[in-house]
Amino acid sequence: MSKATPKYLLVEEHIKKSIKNKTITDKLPGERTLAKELGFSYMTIRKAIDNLVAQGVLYKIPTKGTFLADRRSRQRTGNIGYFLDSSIVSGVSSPYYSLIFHALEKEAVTHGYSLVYFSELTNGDGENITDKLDGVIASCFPRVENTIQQLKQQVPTVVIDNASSDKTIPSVIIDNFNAVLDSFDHLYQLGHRRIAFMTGLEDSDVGKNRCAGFQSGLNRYGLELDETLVYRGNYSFKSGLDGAAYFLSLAQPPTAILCANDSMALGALRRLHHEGIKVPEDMSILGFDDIEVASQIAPALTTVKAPIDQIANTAVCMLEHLIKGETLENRHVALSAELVVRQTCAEAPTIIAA
Amino acid sequence: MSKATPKYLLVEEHIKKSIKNKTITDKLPGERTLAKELGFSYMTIRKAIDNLVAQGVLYKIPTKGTFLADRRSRQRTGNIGYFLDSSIVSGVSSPYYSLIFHALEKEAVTHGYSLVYFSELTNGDGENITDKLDGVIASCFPRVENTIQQLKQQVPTVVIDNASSDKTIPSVIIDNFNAVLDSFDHLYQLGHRRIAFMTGLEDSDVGKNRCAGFQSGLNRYGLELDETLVYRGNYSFKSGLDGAAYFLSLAQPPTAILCANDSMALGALRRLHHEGIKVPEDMSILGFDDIEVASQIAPALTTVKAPIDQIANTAVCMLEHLIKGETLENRHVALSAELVVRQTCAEAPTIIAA
DNA sequence: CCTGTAGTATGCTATATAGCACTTTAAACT
DNA sequence: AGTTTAAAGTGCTATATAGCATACTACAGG
Repeated sequence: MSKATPKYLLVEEHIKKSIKNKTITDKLPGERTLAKELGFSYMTIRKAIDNLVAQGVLYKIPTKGTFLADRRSRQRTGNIGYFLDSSIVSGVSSPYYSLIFHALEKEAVTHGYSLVYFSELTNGDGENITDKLDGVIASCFPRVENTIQQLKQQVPTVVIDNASSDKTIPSVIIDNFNAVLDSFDHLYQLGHRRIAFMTGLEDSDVGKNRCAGFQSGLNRYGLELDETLVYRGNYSFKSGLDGAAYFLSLAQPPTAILCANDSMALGALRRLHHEGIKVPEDMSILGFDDIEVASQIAPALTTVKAPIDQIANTAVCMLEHLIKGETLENRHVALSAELVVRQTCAEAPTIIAA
Repeated sequence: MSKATPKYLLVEEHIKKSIKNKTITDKLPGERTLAKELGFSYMTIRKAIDNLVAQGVLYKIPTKGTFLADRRSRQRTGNIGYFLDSSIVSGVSSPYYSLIFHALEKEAVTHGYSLVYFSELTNGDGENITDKLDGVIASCFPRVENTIQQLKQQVPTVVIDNASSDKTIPSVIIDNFNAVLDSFDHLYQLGHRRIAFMTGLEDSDVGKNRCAGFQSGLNRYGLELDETLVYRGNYSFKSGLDGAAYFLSLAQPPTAILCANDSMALGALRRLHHEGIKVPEDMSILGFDDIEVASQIAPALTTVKAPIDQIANTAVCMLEHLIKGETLENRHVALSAELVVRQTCAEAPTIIAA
């Protein structure tokens, strides 16, 4: 418009328009050709094209020509993100997620990336965090499905913990069902028949499958589900505290409590200790995750060891494939988790009352 | 060297060298002048300079000239880094540092930054991580002073945990001395006279000052330092385990153990429990940090609460000032830490033997 | 003392030209 | 048919030149 606009800018605009109009779809005309067409000099066209290359709109192959850059060729940042919903209590400093984060970071570095932790899509300045990321690994929960959809639009995304309802998003999860089933087995083999279950939040597959594993354990041995022996917790230490108190309040308390995670198991242990119930003599406790303290407390917690390093390794490898634009053989991976027998589970005490 | 090197690259090299040699310190000669000096044409010099500008080495002011880019004018990335030495056991997933990291992240986001965790200066591809960072907060220990010097050269840096020997680097630390002194006081007031100390690593100010606080406690009450009542640990759970075993092996064991951090206190508790020593009836235990489990175990740990949020807030604010190129009023901040009295310290048991 | 003007320096845009290195294509030659 | 050679097309480097807009400086004039 104003005659002050430099010609090379006009040329840039023209090329951009041509791209939008699909007048140019793949290869640009030669620089000299363009110069004649547009009536500017070769060097002017050159400058314009050079700028667009710098902007990432075009790329050149010497002796071949100049081409449109596809969007996947956006500037590599060398960062991958780890998204963890901010509603997770204490977020990445929680005992479980700090392990996940640490493992992801180690794995990311060996693949040449840095790991950025974020729990909101935008930072304080309203900038989109994904602008700085080549890909994202997200801890998936139903309440963040929207967020994950947004992430997926912007950047290659791999989901862990839970699979997304959008099955096109690759996932790495734990085989929670069989892990809990194994735990149930362990307790049953020790002679426990009144086995209580302390659930986590049942809004996610993690929670549901751990419940299902418990139910399946009952089925396997022909036991009836006693609803009074199910306490609906929320994975927190406090709900472990409360859940144990509830179980103790029953006319016929359980002889073992299977907890959907370690924090609740720790809470239960604390409550039982407070009430003078001896673990494992009077009651057995079994956790899930194998957080750091699980092996440090007395008695050491029998629990399921989440395959943290495998999760990290698998997720980062998958993400790297996606970033490179390759396709995945297995979009959905479920890793098995092993029971770690320590000291909180013992033979069921002889039942006093009938 | 080879005649294939384009001249503009030669010019770029020459300018970069001149910068290193301090031949050029602020302003470059005019483009035309340079052209004559170097014997290349104006446009060639121009191309070289343009490239350097694009690289962020130089910047231009029309009608003024071309100048060296000071590092603070480099492209804002919106990232700040948290550096934690990889020799720290379990790194950012350790109970204490995960709290630090989480607090830093929250603080960073409110300031419009993302937080990148790293424990090596270069990633797997050999790229410098600081290229992607506007500033760094580093956990400082003597063994990483070299690393911190490198960081400081590249990017604004604030140090936490320990001050650096380089006093020009701003620091945010805890007043460990008075915190331990208060802890000692607490035990003394409860009647303890044989108070043992389980040190952390004494290579850093944190370790030294916690020791000094203990010594000062002895001095305050005219007690002699009994070297047998000092166990040199390394902050790990295991050293707590071992330290407690050592103290129990003494002919005259202490009535209280002051631990330089919570992980060791947890180890000590575990060992004492294992040996049938009741806490706090038979022996008192006092920790430092107030990690998450400290309040969850039974008996709940009496400890010093590290002012994590304040540390994060102070450090990020300082760093933001540095990034903006402002000067700091207080380069070195020491935050006080409060004793949190819970259940592991009680009155000293009546001494049986002399 | 202030003011205006001319000169100078700066970086910026723009064009024309010449040759290089490389690849592809097509023609020419065995 | 296969090989060789030539020509054309591509982007890349390099130089020379011309004029523009802006900001500063110095000097002359009021």
